[in-house]
Amino acid sequence: MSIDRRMAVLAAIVEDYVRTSEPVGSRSLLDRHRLGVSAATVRNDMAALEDAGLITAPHTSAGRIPTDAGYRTFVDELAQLKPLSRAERSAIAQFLDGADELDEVLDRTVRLLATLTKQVAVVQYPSLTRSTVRHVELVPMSPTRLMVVVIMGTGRVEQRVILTDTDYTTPTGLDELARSRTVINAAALERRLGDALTALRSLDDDQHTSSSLTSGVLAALEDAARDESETKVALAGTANLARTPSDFPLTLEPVLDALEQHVVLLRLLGTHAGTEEEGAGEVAVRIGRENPVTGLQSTSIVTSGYGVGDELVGHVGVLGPTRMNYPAAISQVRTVATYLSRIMEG
Amino acid sequence: MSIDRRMAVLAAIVEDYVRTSEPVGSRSLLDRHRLGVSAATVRNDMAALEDAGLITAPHTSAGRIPTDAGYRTFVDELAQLKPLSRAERSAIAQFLDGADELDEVLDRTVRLLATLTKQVAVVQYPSLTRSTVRHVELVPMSPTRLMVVVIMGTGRVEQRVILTDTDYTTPTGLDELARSRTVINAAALERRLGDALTALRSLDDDQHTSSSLTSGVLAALEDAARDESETKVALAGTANLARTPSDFPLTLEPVLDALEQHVVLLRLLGTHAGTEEEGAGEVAVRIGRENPVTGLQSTSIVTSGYGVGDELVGHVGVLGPTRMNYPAAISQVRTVATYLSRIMEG
DNA sequence: ACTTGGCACTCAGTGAACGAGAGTGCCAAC
DNA sequence: GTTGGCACTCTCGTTCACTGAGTGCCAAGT
Repeated sequence: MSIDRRMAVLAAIVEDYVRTSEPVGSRSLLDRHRLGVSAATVRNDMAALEDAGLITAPHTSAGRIPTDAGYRTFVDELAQLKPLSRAERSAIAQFLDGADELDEVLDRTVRLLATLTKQVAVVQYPSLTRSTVRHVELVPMSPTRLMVVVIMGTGRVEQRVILTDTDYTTPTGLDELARSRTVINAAALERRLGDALTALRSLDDDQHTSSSLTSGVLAALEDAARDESETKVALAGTANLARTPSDFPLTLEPVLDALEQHVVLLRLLGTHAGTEEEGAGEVAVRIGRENPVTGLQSTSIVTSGYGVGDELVGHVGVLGPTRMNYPAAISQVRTVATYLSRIMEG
Repeated sequence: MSIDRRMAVLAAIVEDYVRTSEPVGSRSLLDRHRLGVSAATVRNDMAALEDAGLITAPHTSAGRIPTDAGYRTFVDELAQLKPLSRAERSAIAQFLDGADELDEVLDRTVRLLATLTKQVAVVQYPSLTRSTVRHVELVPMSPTRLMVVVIMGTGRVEQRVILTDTDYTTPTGLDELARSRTVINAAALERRLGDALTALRSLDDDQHTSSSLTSGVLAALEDAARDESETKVALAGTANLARTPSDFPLTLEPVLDALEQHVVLLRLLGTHAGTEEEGAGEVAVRIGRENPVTGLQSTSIVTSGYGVGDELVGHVGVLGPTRMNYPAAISQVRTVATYLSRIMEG
């Protein structure tokens, strides 16, 4: 009983099941894959695979379907990802070019990834702490409220409203505002948000430069940085969930629910940070119950980081049923992440 | 055959069907509503209602369900909307207070409305052209790219990137930028975006003040104003769609699709602008096929405008199956719209 | 020591037959 | 205009038998 063939059988089962979404039996498997052995042999292998916990039978007399562990070993050891066709690559490049607005870039990215994979696509907005501050602007909204607008190097714009004692809408107030603006910008400009924060803190400690304003702005920026975990995400392709062959539409509600909880999504995208593979363009796959989020335990997530230079600033990924075309999804996510990184450089 | 009773029968059918989502027959109707007549009489009335096209029978021997037209006359003439309980009102107020960020206000609004109605809730970001410009900021992103940031009175922030010949990252460039900023702000400040645009145009025509910069900024703002039709929307409660009693989950895909096409959503929210009822806090209801969007023809939409003072700046609404609790939805949408308007004032 | 053909067995899915129940339409009487 | 009654029509759920795909295992073959 060669172990190679047993793995070949597993691979065949996964592929067939992904394509047909129906349990695959020994005979129908032989129809498609020339394994050079008889059905009985395949049955023996299947029994072994089942003992190993890699496949399972929905009921006595149906075919087998892969378990989460089965998909896992398929992804880790068997899948050979076919690179995208030249046509696909150029389509990606063409589609993502011609957008210079950050919002538009990310919007196009998710839409593209969603249609490419026919799954739900998610992209995380570039992290604040790791990108540089380009400009800080202070705008009085009302006598008591002041809006702090931070513009980051990645093009991301973040705003916070703070309450003030002073009325900055008056001429003298505007003057003071202008002074503070220069001081603050001098301290923060071209630094990473994290570094800018420490600079501002020392500024605020200093008697000369401190004011209710600097501490307010500092608080606003700290708040923005702390909300890292709540960074925005862009999302597309939810309709693809409903199209899946009436497979698990019963459990569709919790999935939609999770997709709306952006915090949850971010945890999904980000969690693999910290595990072994990470950084440049490595793709992480989380399958079924490996997934920490309840309600998404019959879905898989394929993610990759993207970033400028060697700095990781965010993640992209797709989410779909565990019965997913992993080789294709992995290639597609990786490629899109690469292009996204490239665009963020420009 | 009193026409009042016929209408009472219609109302009873609508109410029962909304509650049970099952066709309602003459007998089971009598169980719940004391109409003081016999089943046979009700049957006669039903036959008349069916002739009038207000109800229909799914098949020969099932009860009746309302048609779109049936819901319409129910909403227009029969429904008496029960005002919200004091508890509900105070819950709304409490939930919406404590958010000063525009994003957060709208986010809370949709979430609230979604849980309240158990439907999908949508809110349109406040219109640009109708609100006032609070500040225009110019930030160089790279030697050739300049970001124009517009901050509106409603707290909305809009950004556009423009390409420039001049390199504004140099000291002299920054100087020139500062000058232009003052000029532009002087022209635009505290005006409606529409008015600000005309002011800027005349500025750009004038030889003295014109520059490649002003025309670039002008173009960016015009672009922002033109994209009015593409204004952002906030969305919540999609999971509620999947929870509906396995009624039309077959057609769920096009609905999810439409929800992702924000342009489509805006058309839905906005279209009733222009019809008779409009303005202040009037609620519009669009039922089933009255709906212009294909794919949403078995859903109903309940919308209301909201605004500051007597200015209408956006719409808010819910979307759900035609079998919807209209009286409740209408009250809830109206109330939320009112509170939203109030908050935008502050 | 594997592999293979054969055989008995299991079980989901399908379709026919059938009764029950809900509901309708119509009619004659009130 | 209302009502009770009655015949009729469907859908739905159940039962039953049958088919077909698939399995497990064993004894024979290489």
